[in-house]
Amino acid sequence: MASKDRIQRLKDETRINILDASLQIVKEEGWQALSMRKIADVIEYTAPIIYEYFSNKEAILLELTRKGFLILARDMKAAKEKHRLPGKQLEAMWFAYWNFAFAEKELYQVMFGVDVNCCELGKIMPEADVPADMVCEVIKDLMAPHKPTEDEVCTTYYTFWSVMHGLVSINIVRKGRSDETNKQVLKAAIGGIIRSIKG
Amino acid sequence: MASKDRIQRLKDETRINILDASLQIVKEEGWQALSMRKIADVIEYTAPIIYEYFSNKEAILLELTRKGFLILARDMKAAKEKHRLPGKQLEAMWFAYWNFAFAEKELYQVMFGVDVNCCELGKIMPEADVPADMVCEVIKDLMAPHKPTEDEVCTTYYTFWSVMHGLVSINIVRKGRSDETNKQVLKAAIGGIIRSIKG
DNA sequence: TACATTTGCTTAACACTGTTAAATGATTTA
DNA sequence: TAAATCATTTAACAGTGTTAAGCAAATGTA
Repeated sequence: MASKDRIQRLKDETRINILDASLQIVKEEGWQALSMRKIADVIEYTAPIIYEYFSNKEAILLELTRKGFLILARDMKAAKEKHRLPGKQLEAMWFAYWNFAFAEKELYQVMFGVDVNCCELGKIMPEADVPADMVCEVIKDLMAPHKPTEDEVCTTYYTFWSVMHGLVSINIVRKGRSDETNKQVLKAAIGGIIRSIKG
Repeated sequence: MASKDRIQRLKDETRINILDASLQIVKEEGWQALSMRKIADVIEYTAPIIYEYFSNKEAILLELTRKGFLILARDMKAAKEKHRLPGKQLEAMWFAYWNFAFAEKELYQVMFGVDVNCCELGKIMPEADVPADMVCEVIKDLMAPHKPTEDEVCTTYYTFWSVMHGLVSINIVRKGRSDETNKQVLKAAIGGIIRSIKG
């Protein structure tokens, strides 16, 4: 019967509706506000229905994660194909990555587990600024010959911290590589930035 | 009366017990397993008691965050004082940061919001590996003159990704700097790594 | 057409979560 | 001894993810 097809089509549609509704809620209220009952509200069903399409909440997040990776791959591929030289390709691909992260902020968050914490932590907790301030002072010393502006010091700190936080994150979230590789990457990254300051 | 002091001392102790219990639970079962009732269980009280010491759960996390920043600041200060040259100081401080992140993994997580997601995502979701694989291929092209090993390509990707993820994270979590600064840092970081590959 | 079965969906419930208000019982104060 | 304060618990509310039971309409079968 052809009605089987129609029913299947409807089922496929509600599956997509569930994913769309989830993303919509997250965009409006953030990840922590996403609940099964809220999703059900949006798609105009009751909560248990969702379990006919996804085995649990985690499965929904996983599907959105997949969706994110597909978009990211598409964007990076397109960026690559605009250039011939590998150096240019690489740069373009990472710019695509950067743009994706902010164009699809919510997907990036579920893909890489970035918490949306309180911003401006230092405002309510001065201790939180101490380590950064300490590093900035040393950077100022190091850059002294160049007479850096406050902003240049900040930018350098920012680059440093990004590398460090990135390395730490990937090692905590997906504890992959050996300690040897880590030390190597770490030393290379720090050395590289320091050299770029001096040079 | 001196008994006032004794009682105050006991109260102070319970406050510390709450924090210790929280950290203990997190170390054993992870952040998502931390609940008020579980904390109460460990300190051998019932849940509402905790609200005499902390206004809510968030306040406990905030106190642990503060604790983390104090330890991090102490460690980085000690590392700095072992050297005279700013370059060496900087390196030592970031190594201290690195060591802190893993010695006090749980504190680092609550400080910087690193989600403890499923590891080995690519195993259960092949799509998740596509972007990384794409980049690795270009890196291989770029490094072709050096005839890199699989591991060297991987390490380079790893460094790239760390910078990117670090930059993105700080911009999502604490959306601070201007787009201009971001583009600047981004271009410098990518350019720097590419140059270090070629050189 | 009449009965049986499957399907789609809801209601109800369980075991949790953070949090608050009320009740209890012991200790201190007058 | 009576009153008042304090420490602590029990009970409850509203929310969470998830499962089981029930109902009612659509479908298959005789």
